[in-house]
Amino acid sequence: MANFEPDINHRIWQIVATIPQGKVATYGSVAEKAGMGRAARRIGHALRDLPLDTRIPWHRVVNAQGRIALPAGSSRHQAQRQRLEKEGISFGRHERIDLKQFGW
DNA sequence: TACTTGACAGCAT
DNA sequence: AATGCTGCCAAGT
Repeated sequence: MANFEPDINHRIWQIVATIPQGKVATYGSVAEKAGMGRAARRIGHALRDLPLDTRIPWHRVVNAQGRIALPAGSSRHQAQRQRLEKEGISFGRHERIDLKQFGW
């Protein structure tokens, strides 16, 4: 059968929704938990497809280097950073989050 | 239809 | 530490 993405997106969103407040997960770990192996790239697409008013905590997903993947300066980037800091997550040198401390 | 790009990651050099 | 290559998958050109 043909893989319909809406199902995949749902699976991904469900995983993202389980990330505890004050913690962050990486694209790779979300992909793995979703049973998608190394398809980290697919995660980005799923998050991109989220509606603006979603309650899914998409901001808790960062790249493997602990940095926000969105283009610096974009409104989404700023929104993500603001929400993370509001949850107690701090950014260190070079806008990086310490995954040893805040990683899920 | 083929090639490129993109909210990425892991390994080799 | 920095680059390059490969895996993965959808969407744009």
